[in-house]
Amino acid sequence: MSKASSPSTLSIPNEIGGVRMTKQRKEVYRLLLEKKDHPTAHDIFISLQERMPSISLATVYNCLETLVEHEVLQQVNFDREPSRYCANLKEHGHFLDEKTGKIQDVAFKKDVNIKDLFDLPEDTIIENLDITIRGILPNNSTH
Amino acid sequence: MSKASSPSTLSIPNEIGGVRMTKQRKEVYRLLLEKKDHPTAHDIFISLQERMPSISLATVYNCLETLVEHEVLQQVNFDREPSRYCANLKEHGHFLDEKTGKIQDVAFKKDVNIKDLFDLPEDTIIENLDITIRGILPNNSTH
DNA sequence: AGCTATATTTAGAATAATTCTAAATACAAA
DNA sequence: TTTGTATTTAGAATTATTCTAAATATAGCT
Ligand SMILES: [Mn+2]
Ligand SMILES: [Mn+2]
Ligand SMILES: [Zn+2]
Ligand SMILES: [Zn+2]
Repeated sequence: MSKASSPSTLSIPNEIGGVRMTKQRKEVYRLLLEKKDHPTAHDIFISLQERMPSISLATVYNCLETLVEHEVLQQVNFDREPSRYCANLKEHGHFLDEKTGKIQDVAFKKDVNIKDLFDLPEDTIIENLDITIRGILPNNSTH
Repeated sequence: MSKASSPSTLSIPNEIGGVRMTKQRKEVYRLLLEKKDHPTAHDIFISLQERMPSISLATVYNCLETLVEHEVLQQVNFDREPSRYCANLKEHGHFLDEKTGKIQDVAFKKDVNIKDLFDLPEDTIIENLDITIRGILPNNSTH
């Protein structure tokens, strides 16, 4: 098992798929690498204001849109609640614990290939698969 | 295999979990039993105006909310698009064909118990599971 | 280094789906 | 019939997000 570099150490590239990683984009991305609790655009805006008092909410939205387009972030939606964002690019679902309101990533069990489980015609191309779960974790479960 | 009664024949109960099935609620429900293409509240509003010129959009929203609360309908969300509604109560996912824009139900393969495939603590209670897929169906596939 | 074209950020206005409000209507029970 | 409650209705309000247009930053030149 290789040791992952911590987000503060991790160097974020200066370019990504042809677009510049600006100060603002880097800060948005860095925050999402650090905070794995799936913040909303507004949450991110509030957090970043400490380090970048001049950043605007429109910029946070712009950065998130760009980073999602370039597939370094995922947008996560629970019903019609404000969108949340996630820097985990592994295939995973999202679990909302109704007791705590906290959202966490959910991996699939070993050897499960989720895309093979749907009754779809052969040669169907799956571009994107979103799985969201609402439920209640057992007590004292930090996962 | 038993013959299912057609929606126009099917009698819709006059009460459901303590609330009255009013004219408006019945029409909304009837439409969703007939049209399995997952219409939005606005789609439903436009369709129903022919049979019920006096119905309001607020009422369509109110009816949908009530019917979802009482679990005779499901609300279906693709990212941040307007919510869609579905009268299919079997456990199923939703597939959006990016070529046609059409949404269809997707069943799971035989013997797949989707809730068992997530890496969650034992005794986690799953209240609700939403699965949405975007992709492209092979040509000439009506499913 | 300055110059210039383009990309990005920003504040604030606009949009659009949904929810809310309060008055009118329908209905069930007495 | 009367009366209390549920429901519908039109229109206003809300809110997450997108759009607009002006200001700023940056990369690639000279
Ligand atoms: Mn749902
Ligand atoms: Mn998505
Ligand atoms: Zn995630
Ligand atoms: Zn469905």
